[in-house]
Amino acid sequence: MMFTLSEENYLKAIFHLQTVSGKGISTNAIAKKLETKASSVTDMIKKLADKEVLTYIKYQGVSLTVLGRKIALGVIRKHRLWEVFLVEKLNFSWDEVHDVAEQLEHIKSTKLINELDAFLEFPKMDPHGDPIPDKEGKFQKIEKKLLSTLKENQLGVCVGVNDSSSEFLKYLDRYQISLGQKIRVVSKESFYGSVTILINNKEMSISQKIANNIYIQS
Amino acid sequence: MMFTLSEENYLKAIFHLQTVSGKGISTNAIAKKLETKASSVTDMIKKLADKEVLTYIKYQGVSLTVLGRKIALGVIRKHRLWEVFLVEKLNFSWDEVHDVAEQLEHIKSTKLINELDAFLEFPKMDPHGDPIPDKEGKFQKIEKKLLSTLKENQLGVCVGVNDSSSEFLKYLDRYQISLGQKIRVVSKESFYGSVTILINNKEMSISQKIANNIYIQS
DNA sequence: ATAAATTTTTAGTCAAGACTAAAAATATTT
DNA sequence: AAATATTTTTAGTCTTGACTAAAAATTTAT
Repeated sequence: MMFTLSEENYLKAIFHLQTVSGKGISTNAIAKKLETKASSVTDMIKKLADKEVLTYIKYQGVSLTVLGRKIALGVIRKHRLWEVFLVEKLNFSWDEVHDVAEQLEHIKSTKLINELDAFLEFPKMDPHGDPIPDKEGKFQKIEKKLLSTLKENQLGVCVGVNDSSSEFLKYLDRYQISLGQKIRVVSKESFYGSVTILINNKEMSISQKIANNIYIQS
Repeated sequence: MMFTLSEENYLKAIFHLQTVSGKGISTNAIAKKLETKASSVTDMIKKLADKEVLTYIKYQGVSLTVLGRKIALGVIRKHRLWEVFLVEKLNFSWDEVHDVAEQLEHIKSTKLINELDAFLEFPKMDPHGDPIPDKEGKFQKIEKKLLSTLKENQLGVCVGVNDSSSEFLKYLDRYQISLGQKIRVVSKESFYGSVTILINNKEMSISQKIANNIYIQS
């Protein structure tokens, strides 16, 4: 069974929505995520239901079948492996990878993706700190927390960012915050929420907004 | 100006036909190359003429404009760079690369392809011995000849193959013929056309058919 | 519990890119 | 030069994936 680019994008979108909400995914939610219209979504989910990658009851939204989930994870695996490749081998920065990875994730070749995986030495997470599913679609749920949730004197390693806009990444550069960087929380200002952190033995203060956009692993 | 996957494939096909025949390219020739119907070709070349990537006079075939040629060369550049990547970094063999490169050549990102070029250390030719155009579309016409055209006692280096079927490559493996392999012609059998060659100080005889499928550079 | 608002589906269109069948133009024979 | 064959184009259709507008179902509010 072969899936078109559009079909793969629907499956991926539904998978992402499903991991957040648990329940049946509404037509509107899918339309919003894919920046399309609800009527287009209805058309497509009928088609996907015929292909048995999701179950669909009129007016009650959809949920992926085991097969659908497998396909979605395959696309996500490809997306994240390509992101690693772009950042580690081709000098892309975090914010530049997304559009290109959206294209590369649809290339069809089992050998290609498994060899790429090996070439990258089987990375466990992508440059945003998200886990990369293996061949079988299994992946470890990495418990990544926001920097803002760390308590005083706790230590963590930067594993990703939430906002990956170009401005934000430049900001991080100035503060010497990058993937793998060790960060210790020195103190937290309760009212304004700003956080004083220690990086490379230098103390600095970052706003709560910034701290809410940095993922940390303990 | 943006080009679809189909449009790019037409431009590439016309470019290839043009380098062989010189003249205006016929509708039928394009149809044959792209394994489609002449009527479909007529539709598409009208569209491409509107986009000013080719000139078209009814019943007299087409020829690429400067812009059209540039776009075709861009696609070919991507195709061949990806082929190098697949063979050199991901353990693909010569015959496995084509289908995947056909997909990868349509990925849109200037940064991607230029970084890939740098990552591969600006290769001048692909695994089949075809030249890779640079950013500006310039490439050296490598004069590659068929092994069968070498005269007795002449020496050459294998730079590619014509037939890249899996069986043929296995055959070459057995004979220790690979890219970069030095080959000296010892003698030629005039009637049957078979060639006796010297590889790694070992003499062997190959049929004319085989010699017609191996490209050599002097 | 009924009215109002929202969500979802249906029905009908549209563009891209391919197709078939038939018409028109060009080439080749005789 | 006419007849035949081939090539190319036109006209009309199909599929995919999207769209608008309107109808139907479901939720929310009064």
